[in-house]
Amino acid sequence: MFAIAHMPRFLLPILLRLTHLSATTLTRATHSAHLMRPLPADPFKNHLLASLPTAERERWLPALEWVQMPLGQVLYESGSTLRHVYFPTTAIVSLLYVLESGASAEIAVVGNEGIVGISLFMGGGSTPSRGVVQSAGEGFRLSASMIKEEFNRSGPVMHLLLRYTQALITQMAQTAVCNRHHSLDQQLCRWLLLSLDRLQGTELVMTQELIANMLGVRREGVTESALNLQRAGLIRYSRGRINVLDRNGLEARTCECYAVVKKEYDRLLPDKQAS
Amino acid sequence: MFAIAHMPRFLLPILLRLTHLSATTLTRATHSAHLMRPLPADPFKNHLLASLPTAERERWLPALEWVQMPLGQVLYESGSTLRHVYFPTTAIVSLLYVLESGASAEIAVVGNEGIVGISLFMGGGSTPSRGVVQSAGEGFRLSASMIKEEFNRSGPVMHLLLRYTQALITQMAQTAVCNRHHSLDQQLCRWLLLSLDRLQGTELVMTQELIANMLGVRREGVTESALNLQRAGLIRYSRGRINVLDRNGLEARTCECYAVVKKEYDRLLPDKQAS
DNA sequence: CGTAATCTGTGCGACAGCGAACATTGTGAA
DNA sequence: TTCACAATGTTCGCTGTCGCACAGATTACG
Repeated sequence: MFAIAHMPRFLLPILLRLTHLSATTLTRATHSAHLMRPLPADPFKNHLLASLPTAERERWLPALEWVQMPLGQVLYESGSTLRHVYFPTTAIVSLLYVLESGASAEIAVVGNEGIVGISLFMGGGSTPSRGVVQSAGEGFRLSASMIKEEFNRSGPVMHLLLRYTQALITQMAQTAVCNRHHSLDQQLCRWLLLSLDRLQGTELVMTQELIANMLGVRREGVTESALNLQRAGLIRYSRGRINVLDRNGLEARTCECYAVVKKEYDRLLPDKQAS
Repeated sequence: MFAIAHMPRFLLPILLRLTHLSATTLTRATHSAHLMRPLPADPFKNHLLASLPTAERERWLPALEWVQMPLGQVLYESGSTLRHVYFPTTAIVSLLYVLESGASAEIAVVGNEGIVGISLFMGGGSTPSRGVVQSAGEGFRLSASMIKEEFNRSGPVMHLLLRYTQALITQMAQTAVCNRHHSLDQQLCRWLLLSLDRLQGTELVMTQELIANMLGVRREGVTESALNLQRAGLIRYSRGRINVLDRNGLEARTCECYAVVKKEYDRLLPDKQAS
């Protein structure tokens, strides 16, 4: 195994792509990539699936395929045609843009509130971005043909997916502004909060190196900011495990971007939508 | 009139909002804000309108309202409910995010290739962004109720609009990454090229101050970068008029972001779509 | 035609984040 | 138990952008 830690920083994202995070700590959590079984988990932990009207529920359930989503798994590659859409239940997926130089930046994050692969029903079939599992977990997937078919019924499913897409757009736009104007400290808080919202519990399994890749900054910068947060008593971490001790503190320290995005999600995708 | 030039920078966007750019040079081009007449211009200069199948064309033409779009006009405000969608023909519209601090950043630009107000058919009816006319010109607008109705026919119009939205998403995402990783010089090139693509001719009417607001940087920074470009013989400018002398030179100097976005627009919205 | 305002250029000091090199500390696997 | 390596901590010089102050240059308008 080569020494990832000592490679020039710009090469790392390429590595991640080729090896699908084959570093030892990652494969540990991985074993077989897509282990499929008939619904051993609850699809309704995904908010979109939970919001489906009864009729679509009946139709969808047999078609939904349960999948494990190990850390580092690439759900789709820049420019590639998608074969499925994914509904995470316990996993979190990052939508990453990777530049020619190898530098990258996260443009949005999708968890149990959403769906990965909107380009399938939006029409393109692909995007210049990459979808990577940022936090291991589970989810369900649906074939490309079926999601298109369901979308084109032009019923409640379509409007639900469009509202979700609108919320995703907000997140992307806010990320753009945040990248421009806010400090790394603030952005780290925002990122932690976004992740926290999509998880159960208060522990994130995530090294600073990976966070740096998501945010598109140096690992050392994340170390610095994380130290600040730890000194302030907001988080505690060690070797890839981050415990959030004071969520309110994080919210106080982050920029407005977090609240704006959250509010927009709540507005567009109210909790009690299911019949 | 107060001295805009000497106000703290962060106040400027607020000013722009309140006064709709009432500075003297702007009102010059303005007179009555929406001067409407029955189609004195060609709606098919807008690519989306030009792509409409014959049937929708017939339905839409009587409903399309010709409007002048003066520099600085605010088409929609953050959070406000839209009453129309706009199809620019010769105008260019910036989608801006404005932060609480007053700082702002452009997240996308819409010209004769697109439509302003996607949240109307996407479902929200509003977004946290603001739509401002960045380059004066003309366009057409359609009432909120009509665009929703047409969208909900679930025919070619819907798919056209969705593909456009997908392209817009790409632009926003690329902007986010560009904000993170590329130099102001490169971003200025990108911005000039994006504007150029949406105009006829090679002259932009745009002060460095306004460009700075769009890019979310200091005016002095734009001065510096513009000087570089001028010294390199790529542009020539004076007092709000920028002449592009060497378009290829700009393309050589900009980051990949421009090409990625353009390619995606071409892919999703091919020129010859109309029947 | 002269004056006021706009637009552009320039020169500071300050600072956040970068790139690189290296030290330190846990931790899993042999 | 040991040891290799992953994860984190620390330093240093560098660059790009910021914030501010102010000086020309050019144009609009009375």
